[in-house]
Amino acid sequence: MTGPGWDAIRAEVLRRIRARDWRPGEAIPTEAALAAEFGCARATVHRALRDLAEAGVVERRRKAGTRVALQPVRRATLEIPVIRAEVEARGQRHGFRLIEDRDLLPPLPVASRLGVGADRPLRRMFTLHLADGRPFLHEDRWLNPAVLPRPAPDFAAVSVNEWLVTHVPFSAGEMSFAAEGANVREARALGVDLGAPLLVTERVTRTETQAVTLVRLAYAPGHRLQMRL
Amino acid sequence: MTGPGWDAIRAEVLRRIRARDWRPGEAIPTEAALAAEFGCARATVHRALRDLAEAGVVERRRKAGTRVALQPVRRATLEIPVIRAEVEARGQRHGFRLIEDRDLLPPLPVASRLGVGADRPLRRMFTLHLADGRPFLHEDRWLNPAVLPRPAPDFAAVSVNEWLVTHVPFSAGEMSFAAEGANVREARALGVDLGAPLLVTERVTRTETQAVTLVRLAYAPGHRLQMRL
DNA sequence: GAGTGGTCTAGACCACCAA
DNA sequence: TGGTGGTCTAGACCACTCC
Repeated sequence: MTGPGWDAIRAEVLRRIRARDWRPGEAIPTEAALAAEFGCARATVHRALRDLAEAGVVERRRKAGTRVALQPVRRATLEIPVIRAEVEARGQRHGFRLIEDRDLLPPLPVASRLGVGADRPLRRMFTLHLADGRPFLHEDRWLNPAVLPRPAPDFAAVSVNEWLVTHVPFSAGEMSFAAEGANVREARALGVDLGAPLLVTERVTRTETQAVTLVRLAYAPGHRLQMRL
Repeated sequence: MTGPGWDAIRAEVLRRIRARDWRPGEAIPTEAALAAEFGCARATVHRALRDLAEAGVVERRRKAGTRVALQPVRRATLEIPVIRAEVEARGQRHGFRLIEDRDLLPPLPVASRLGVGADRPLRRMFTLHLADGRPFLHEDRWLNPAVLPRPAPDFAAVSVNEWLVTHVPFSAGEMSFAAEGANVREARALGVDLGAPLLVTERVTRTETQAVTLVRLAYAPGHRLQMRL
C-alpha cells in the first residue's frame, strides 16, 4: 500500500507545468490535495514540491500556497575544487611557485571588502600555479594572518589555496567573474601580452567570526569554466 | 517530546567537523546512532545529513556510511534570469535589436554539439541587448526551428531569449564561461575594439527529446557575474 | 549476507501570513 | 483567524554495496 515515489510526483507536476495545465503565476493544488489525488502521504508530495522549489520551478509560501514561477529562474552550479585537484582532473601534473609573500597594510577598498581595519597588516601573496610545468593560473591574495596557527604553515610546501580549503572551516562568501586584460604581474607570470583577455574570478571568504581572504585568480588564456545547468 | 530541529543537528554536526572531532575522510556515526544521541527521530538526522551532503561537506554511501569530505568541494550557484530582468534588476531600461535572422546549414561542430544533422538548416540569429540604450550583451544563437510553434513568434517584438525561457519547457544543458577577445561582429555591435576582453558564456540547452539552442553571449566590457557561495 | 542510507506512511503540531 | 506549508515522530520496508 505504498504510492508513487517523490520523484514520480516531481515528474508529474513538472509535466503538468510544461503542458501548461498549470500556467506561470497560477497556484497549483495544495499538498493535501495532491496527496489525495496521487494516493500517497503528504510528506511525499512535500518532498517533491520542495525539490521543484529549490530548482526555481515553483514558489512556495505558507498560507499563499504553491505557484508556478513566473520566470523560471535557471540555477547553474559551479563546483570549485582545490586548484591542485582541478589540474589533476585534466590529467596534468600540478605544481606551484610562491612568487612573493610579505606583510602589507591593505588599501582601504581591500580592508573594507574584507571587513578588517586598514591599520593592521595582511599577508599579501602571489602564487603561480602550473599544469605540466606550464602557467595555469595566477593567484593574487590578501590573507588575514589571524586565521593562521602558530607556527604558520609553510606555504612554499603546501599552496595557500590547498591549506585554506583543508584547514579553515566552511565559510560564507561571495564570488564574481569577469574578463579583464592581463595586468603587469599576470602578464609576466602567465607569459602573455599585457592586456590579453583573461578569465578573472574574485572571491571573498569569511568564517562566522572573521574575514579569511580576498583572492583574485587569473586563468591562463583559453581556460573554460564548465557549469551544470 | 520533540527533539532538536534538523537545522540544529546540521549545525552541531558542522561544528564537530570544524572542531576536527570528526576529521576529513573519517566516518561519522550512523543516522541511528546520532538520532539516539540527539534524542530525535532518524528522519530528522537524515534531513540534516542530506543537507550537508548536498553542500559537499560530507559524502554518503549506503552501507559505507557517512564520511567527512576529504576535499570539501565548494559549490557556487549562479542565478540565470531572463536578460531583460537582468538589466531591469540594475535599474536600467532594457531594449534589444534583432541584428540578423536567417536560416543556415550548421557547420559540423555546431551540429554535433547540438546533436542534430548537418543537413537541415537552423535559425541563425544575432541580437544586441541594450541597457538604457547602451550595448549590454551580444547574442549569437543557433536555434532549432523544430521547437517553434506555427506560426513562429515575432522575435523582433519579443527577444528570443525571453520567448524561449517562458515557452520552452525546463531543459537540461551545459554552460561554460571564458574570456575571449571580441570578434568582428561583437566589436561592431558592442562598440569596442577588436580583441577587447569580453566575458563570454556558451550554453547548450535540450529538452528531453530534442536540441533547443546553442548560444554565445558576449557581455560588454566591465560586466561582472556575481555568484553566491 | 548484513549493515547502511533512502524512502514512505499516518499522524501530529507548529509558524507563518493573507484575508 | 484559519489555511497553508514546514517539521517532527515512530515505525516499516527497500536498495545498494561493502565485506
